[in-house]
Amino acid sequence: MHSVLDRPASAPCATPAPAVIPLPSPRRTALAPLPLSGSLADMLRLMGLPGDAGASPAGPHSTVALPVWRVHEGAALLRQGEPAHTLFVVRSGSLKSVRTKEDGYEQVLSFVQPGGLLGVQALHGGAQPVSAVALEDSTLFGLSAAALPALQRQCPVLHEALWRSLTLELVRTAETADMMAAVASDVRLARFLVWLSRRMVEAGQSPRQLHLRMARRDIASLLGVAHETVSRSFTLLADKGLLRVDNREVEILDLPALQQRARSTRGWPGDAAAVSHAARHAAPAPVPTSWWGSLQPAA
Amino acid sequence: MHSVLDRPASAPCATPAPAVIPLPSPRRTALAPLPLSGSLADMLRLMGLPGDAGASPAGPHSTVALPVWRVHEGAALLRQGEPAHTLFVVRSGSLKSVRTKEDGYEQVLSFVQPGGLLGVQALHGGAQPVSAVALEDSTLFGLSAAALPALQRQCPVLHEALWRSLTLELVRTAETADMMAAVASDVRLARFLVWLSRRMVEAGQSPRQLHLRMARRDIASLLGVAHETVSRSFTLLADKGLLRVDNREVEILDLPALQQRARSTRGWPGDAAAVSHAARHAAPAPVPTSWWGSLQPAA
DNA sequence: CGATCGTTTGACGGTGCTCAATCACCGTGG
DNA sequence: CCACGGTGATTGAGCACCGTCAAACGATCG
Repeated sequence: MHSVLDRPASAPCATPAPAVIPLPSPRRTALAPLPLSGSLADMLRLMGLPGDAGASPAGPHSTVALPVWRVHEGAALLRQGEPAHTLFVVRSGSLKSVRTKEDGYEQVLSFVQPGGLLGVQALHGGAQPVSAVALEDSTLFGLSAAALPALQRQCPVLHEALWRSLTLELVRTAETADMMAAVASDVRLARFLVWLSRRMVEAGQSPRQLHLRMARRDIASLLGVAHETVSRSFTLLADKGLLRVDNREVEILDLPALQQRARSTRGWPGDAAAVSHAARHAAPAPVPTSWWGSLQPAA
Repeated sequence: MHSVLDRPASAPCATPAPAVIPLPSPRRTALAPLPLSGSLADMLRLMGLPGDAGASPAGPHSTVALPVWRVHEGAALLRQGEPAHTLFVVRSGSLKSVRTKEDGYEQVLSFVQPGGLLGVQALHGGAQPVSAVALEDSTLFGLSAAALPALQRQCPVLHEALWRSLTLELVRTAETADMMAAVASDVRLARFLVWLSRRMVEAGQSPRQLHLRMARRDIASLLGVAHETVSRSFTLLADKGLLRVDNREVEILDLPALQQRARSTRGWPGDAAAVSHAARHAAPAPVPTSWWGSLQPAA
């Protein structure tokens, strides 16, 4: 199985690529397909099987083997501008998805953890819109775009899982926007930490003990603030007794309070959009189950 | 034309819901299924057909009829928290996707234009993570989640198109992040306008004449600034001769200069992630293309 | 033990948020 | 017809927050 895909001539990512974007010489690409493979069933489990999938647990597909890739810390799995031909599902570790501007500024778009998708662009070809860099040594399942259609026909469960993951990814997008949208810098950080905490419980670990895999700069970029500000916000939250911070080791001491802080927004309800004047005065709803002033009562 | 769809009697946001959930009294919903239907082929064209689809242009599926929905300006197509059962493709008009916080603050996540997807959550059930409000009278194709699997099997081209749109949506996410990430407020606005301009050419219209469909507050929310700041940024760009602004009528006078302004980032390349100290000093590159320190050369 | 990089803290200045007033633009009703 | 209230857009004044610059400390690794 693995023998087939060992060293596919040149590393998929290493292909110098007729760069559309001036991406620089990758000095040493620490990316390699492992002489390992994982089962499809393992991957589906990571992706969170659709509910009805339990009905066919030991289908013939569960024994299908998939190539497993490894990236070392700091290495790029995907490079912005290079052609996309493989869809990845994170198996272990974590990566950051970054976008490089023309002037070299790097915007971190998201942190991706086990079960997360990378390289979705492969699904309909074209150049990678973003780069992906490993925050730690990580492994990923690789699904060749060319082989994908056949695989999906052959195994409907995979199709379901991919579909689900894709939409889930879209939903998570909103979370990222939430973090960047907060005004006060400590609120942004609080949201980030709450987000991380949630991901911890999803992974079956303690929601209070956080092991930050990324640098302050990365967090700063994601949140849209200066990295010094991230530091200051850390100490501020620590001073308030919500956290205990030791470099990249963070312990959440008061999760409810942290969540409370994360919830706070600058503006008034009226500041955002579409809140009608009448609603501001009349609506008593404490949990503003959305309503919108509906127009066009008559035509 | 409008005569056909005036007063569609009762609300349809309610229709599809055969008493599944107690709808929070939609006072008057200006949302209705049209007594019209569009062809599947029309929708696929809007979504940007996959390249290989041209091979089967006049397949049997091109005659399939789809229900068309209409939302009036200010009305909610989707409501955060309600069950998702329909996937929408914008046919005409435009909508905003918003997220309502517990305290009533509304975060605008994106503006959706013809060809765009709404209600993707319907693909795997659950509650709507976001609301969608029409910025103007709009029409949409509606794809029932229940019927979707069969439809896709029956018509592979639709499957392709959906897949493509989904990943495209994911890519556009990055654009939104870019806009919110810029530091200087006028840069954010410049990016937003450039983004809008690009969408105009995609729609086959002039890239310079912009008809803003959204309020300043909506823009402000999307960009993560106060709405007064949006106003100030508008006048600032106008004073510099890049724009001519008259309320929601914007004319781009100097597109290159606007793009230039949109490109500028606050910090120096060194501020973001992964740019090493050495790069700050040694790299003469005006376009300091990124690289990543690769670790773990050998395994 | 000395490099290098990441993190923290300080001081200062500027940007943008808050509060508030003004103007323009509706649709309604006197 | 023009007041009238309601809303959106623009502009101003004041001040807090945060970005910039700078330095010190800490960690990791050769």
